[in-house]
Amino acid sequence: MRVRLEDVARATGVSPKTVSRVLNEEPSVKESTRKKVLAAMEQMNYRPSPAARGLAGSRSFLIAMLYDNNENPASTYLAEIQDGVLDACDAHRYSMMVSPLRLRGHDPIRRIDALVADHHIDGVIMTPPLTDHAPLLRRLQEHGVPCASISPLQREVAIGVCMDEQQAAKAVVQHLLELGHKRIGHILGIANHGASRWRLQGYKDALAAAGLPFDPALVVQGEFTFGSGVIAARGLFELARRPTAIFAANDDMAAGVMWAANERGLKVPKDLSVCGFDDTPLATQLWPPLTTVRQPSREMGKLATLQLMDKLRGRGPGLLLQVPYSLQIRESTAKP
Amino acid sequence: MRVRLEDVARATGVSPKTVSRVLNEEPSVKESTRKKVLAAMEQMNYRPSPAARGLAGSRSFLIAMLYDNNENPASTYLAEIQDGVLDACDAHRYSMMVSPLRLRGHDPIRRIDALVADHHIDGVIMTPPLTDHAPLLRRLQEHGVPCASISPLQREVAIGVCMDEQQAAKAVVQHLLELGHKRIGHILGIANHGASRWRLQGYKDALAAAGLPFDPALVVQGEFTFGSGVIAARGLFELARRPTAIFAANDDMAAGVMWAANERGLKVPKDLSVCGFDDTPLATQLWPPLTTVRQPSREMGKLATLQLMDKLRGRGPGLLLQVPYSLQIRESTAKP
DNA sequence: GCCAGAAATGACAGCGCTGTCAATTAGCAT
DNA sequence: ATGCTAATTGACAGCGCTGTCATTTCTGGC
Repeated sequence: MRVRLEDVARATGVSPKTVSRVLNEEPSVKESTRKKVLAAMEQMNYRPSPAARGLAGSRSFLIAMLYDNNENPASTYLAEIQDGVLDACDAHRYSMMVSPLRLRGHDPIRRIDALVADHHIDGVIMTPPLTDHAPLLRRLQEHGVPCASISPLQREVAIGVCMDEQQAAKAVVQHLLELGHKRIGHILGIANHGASRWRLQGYKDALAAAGLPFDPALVVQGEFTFGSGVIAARGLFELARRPTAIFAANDDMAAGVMWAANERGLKVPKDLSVCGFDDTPLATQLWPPLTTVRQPSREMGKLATLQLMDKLRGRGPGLLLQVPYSLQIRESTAKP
Repeated sequence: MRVRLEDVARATGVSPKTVSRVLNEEPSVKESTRKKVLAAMEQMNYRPSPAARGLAGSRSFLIAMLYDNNENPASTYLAEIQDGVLDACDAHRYSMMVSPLRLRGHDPIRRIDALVADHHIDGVIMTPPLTDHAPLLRRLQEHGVPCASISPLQREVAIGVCMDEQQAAKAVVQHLLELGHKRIGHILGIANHGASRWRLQGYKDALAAAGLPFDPALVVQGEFTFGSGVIAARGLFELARRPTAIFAANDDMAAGVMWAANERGLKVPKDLSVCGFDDTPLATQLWPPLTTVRQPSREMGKLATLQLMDKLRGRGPGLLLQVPYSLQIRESTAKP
């Protein structure tokens, strides 16, 4: 009933092992036999059994997508990444497992061990902050499991995909400066995330380039959530000299800023300009629509996965690609 | 290096087959041996190989989560469901594959066939509108793959989880009526979704209960997206006798209504009351916060999966559970 | 105390592939 | 042609488990 590798072999007149070689794209197969075998596979609609391949061989054709369940409230971001990863998996007949980790509380290392021991995963895709969790990376390396990262902090060693967030953040703030703002607040993301650092640095860069002093009072801690944006904004509103514009390190917090502005009776953008980062769907759903930086999450998930697969299939070392950003200027920013 | 079933057998002094029986919770094992074996498994940290189990046996311990990629813009909803499904999988040592289908365009049946043929999936979890796609359901049945549904239209045959959406919708509209609204608009969801029907019916029920006539002009088509909510709301605003309240069939569209209200200079809730359905994170991030119906998506994903697993493990027939709704009254609704 | 039948256990093959290593064939210089 | 290395192919075992069916060990009833 099921077409097996052996059936293809018989139909082609070669040994099962040769069919296996074709299936695995091994080099030492004569071009003519390869063609014959591929044709037979196609014609017989042969589909290799992942279970058998996993059991017999060293590869499982399975990758895992890892993310941190505690620190990732922006579910739309993850969902888009996941879509991109699935796209890439489809293209190369890999399967994907989803594995939420909890850096705090549960032991992520045990999860990894289980994933490797049980499923023999071939590789992993990670999102921040896992991308920079040293014990995790070390363990993956010990297991010999290659991984691709999305927006990793360490750009020298990782493969995957990133964006020049610092430059992008600088561009956003420059946009505010060009509008004439002099006092610009910034809401930080979670401390150990690369995104927080780069976006802060871009903010500083823009001020420096404009010859404006950096005022620590204008920079408050957030944690990438809507709620933290609300709280941070309230803090900024209490300042003696209230900022005329706020650059939040992501859209969720920017939404929080706008909410807090409403709460206080401030009009955006008349009384306050707001910008965010990521261009999540939320950005265009807010009133007024949010000026932000577009980050092509889905594409990034796909590209990172493709790099991982290049490596898994021995097609190259795997690179850290850089995707371009684009500034989305909308109605939440205006002259002070 | 790897602890195998055989190792556990040797350590316990029984045959591998008996260990296998314990592993699979088969009935005919003496209690004393079961205990011994379980203790050895625990002590040796034995982890069965899914690949070997899948290859040798008829079960794969894999379930697939199916959703429609075209018609599901509310990614937070899916993400929450997915989290719940993963929770349940964890609890019973199942693995989950994610498989986006495209009802329109790509052929979903081929996807299912591939999933069954390649991975021998034991069961599937589906979200609307897949839950009511007849060809898909038929094919799954032909393959003998049990499935659990989240909010299926056909409540008689399905297993999984649902909510009394009609009653919930009625409650929302009654809330508006109690505030004193007489002209209440409704924005429909995608036509063939159960959610659209039930929510419309609840709307009608509430009007009827209050002795108000049903005015078709106040009901406009939407498609569950933010954008469709904006367009639908613009249409309602053009009416000669503009409604004083709008009940949108989900939060995304309700957000669209509020956006359109802003666009037109209408104040919510002073000039217009708005309510939605689902209580997505968006609901509390809008200004003013949205009155809506809380749907416990994550819990629903988990419960549906648990029902599926009961069936897979022969623990019962699998039920269609009903979860309670709860009305979330916030600031987007007020007296007209 | 013996036997039928049920309960519990075991022996063994084989799921569908790939790793290892041996065997064959092709390619090339002599 | 001949011998040699390199390219290509094949034989065979076995990955870690479960299905089938045979076997052993308990039961209780007489």
